[in-house]
Amino acid sequence: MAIRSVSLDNNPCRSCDVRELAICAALNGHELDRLNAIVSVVQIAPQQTLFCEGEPAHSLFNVTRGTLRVSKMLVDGRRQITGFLGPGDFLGLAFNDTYAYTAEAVTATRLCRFPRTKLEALLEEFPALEKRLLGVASNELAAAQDQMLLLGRKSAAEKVASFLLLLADRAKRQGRPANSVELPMTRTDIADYLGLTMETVSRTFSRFETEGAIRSERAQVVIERPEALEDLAGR
Amino acid sequence: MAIRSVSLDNNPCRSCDVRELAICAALNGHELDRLNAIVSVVQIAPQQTLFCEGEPAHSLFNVTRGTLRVSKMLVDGRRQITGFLGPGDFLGLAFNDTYAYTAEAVTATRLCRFPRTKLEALLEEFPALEKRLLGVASNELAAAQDQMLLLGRKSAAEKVASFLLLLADRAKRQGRPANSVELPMTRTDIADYLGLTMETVSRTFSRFETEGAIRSERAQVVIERPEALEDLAGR
DNA sequence: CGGCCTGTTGATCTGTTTCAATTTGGGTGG
DNA sequence: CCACCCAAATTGAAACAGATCAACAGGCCG
Repeated sequence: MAIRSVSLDNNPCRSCDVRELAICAALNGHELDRLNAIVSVVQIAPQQTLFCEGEPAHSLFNVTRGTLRVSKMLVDGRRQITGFLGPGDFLGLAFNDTYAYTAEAVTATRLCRFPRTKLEALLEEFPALEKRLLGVASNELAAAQDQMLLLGRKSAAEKVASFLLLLADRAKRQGRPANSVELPMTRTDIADYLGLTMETVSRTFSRFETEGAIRSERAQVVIERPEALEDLAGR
Repeated sequence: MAIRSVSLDNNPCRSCDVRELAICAALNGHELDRLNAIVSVVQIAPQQTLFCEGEPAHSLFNVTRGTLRVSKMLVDGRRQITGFLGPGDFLGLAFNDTYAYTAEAVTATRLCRFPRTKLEALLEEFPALEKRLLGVASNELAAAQDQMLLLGRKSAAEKVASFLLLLADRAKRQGRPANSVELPMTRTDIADYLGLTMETVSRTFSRFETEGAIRSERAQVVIERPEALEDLAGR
């Protein structure tokens, strides 16, 4: 088993890097101790599965490090990636008894795991936490609607441009330079996120590069002319 | 102004048709009175707008009768319908200060309106209501992910088949025959929901009819061979 | 009765996919 | 440390699903 739990001796939540981004921001010091009491840290290696669509949803998670992909599949193997998650993102918000999607690591990933029943008990006690969760869900819903617009109505170039700008926004929100974005995922992952093929994604990157809109190096893209991408992305 | 409010004399919530479907199911009799105190009934005619994307989100709604469409647009007019809402569905769950989408009536529609600030105050008092809202959001999120899979990875025939089966499921959940579904929306609406053109939707309906999978009459479709659609829909 | 909006059907066109051949680059073992 | 290997990415050519353009039919309302 590649998933291993690490026990916590003190309360690392208090000094957590992503505390302000995560649901934990809803709690004060004492409450945070209570949360810490039910949490365990999980680490998974690239390409490994955190959980699968259809599995009983015993845990909820908070990403603290690395990148995950969340996806759904058709029986014949066609795949749709519904999101890439990074530090601060919450995961597992399917209040049925089974996960509605699969979650896999893109890079080495570290997460906080909350047993569902125990987290639900804490929700009763701390309404602020429940409110925060509702906020998270609302934001995800808004993002999902943007993605539907992208999948249903944008051209390949518009999709790729929107994707790059989304990553740039995230980088900025995490206090990193917004003109240089990391691309830890493969072209196939990007294609499955945008409803395209790998080849179309690759061609579009090449086109953007020859047009001077981006400069592509290894697992990183430098956005040279954001305005060119913004025109395409349609906003 | 086409939107008119109707004042309530007693507490019609108690005898509401959709009470068990809506968020109101989370409340008991006394609590329901409190909810009733902040609610107003709104009626809108076909094709009229309930609210627009970007407008300040002062109200939340619950549909009690009719069908709405919820959509987003690109600057050049391309449109993506992210959902059709019917009796019992909740609307306006964008906990930012502005609506993330436009809501318009497909048929004559009646809704309960909750002023946002007042509903939020009630949420503080009745945690069950907040829990219910989180459940609603989770369900919508799961539906949104299904729709992303459809938009990104399904063929035209698969999309139309999935759509018909979705409507059949809804009809069944509302206690109506599952083999005969109402289609109050236009072909263009369906196309904008499925990420297709009107023409492709029309051709696909025709094909299903010549194949004997459906029988199409006016604003209604009879599903003759659900298994044929299920094969296509991929589940 | 006539006009208009919605839907259907046909013909053609095009963006994206599919299939296929190279190229690149990072990791590994000799 | 270098050469090799394999997965990922790139690029080209051909095929195709769905879009676009266009003509026409039907139903509804004024």
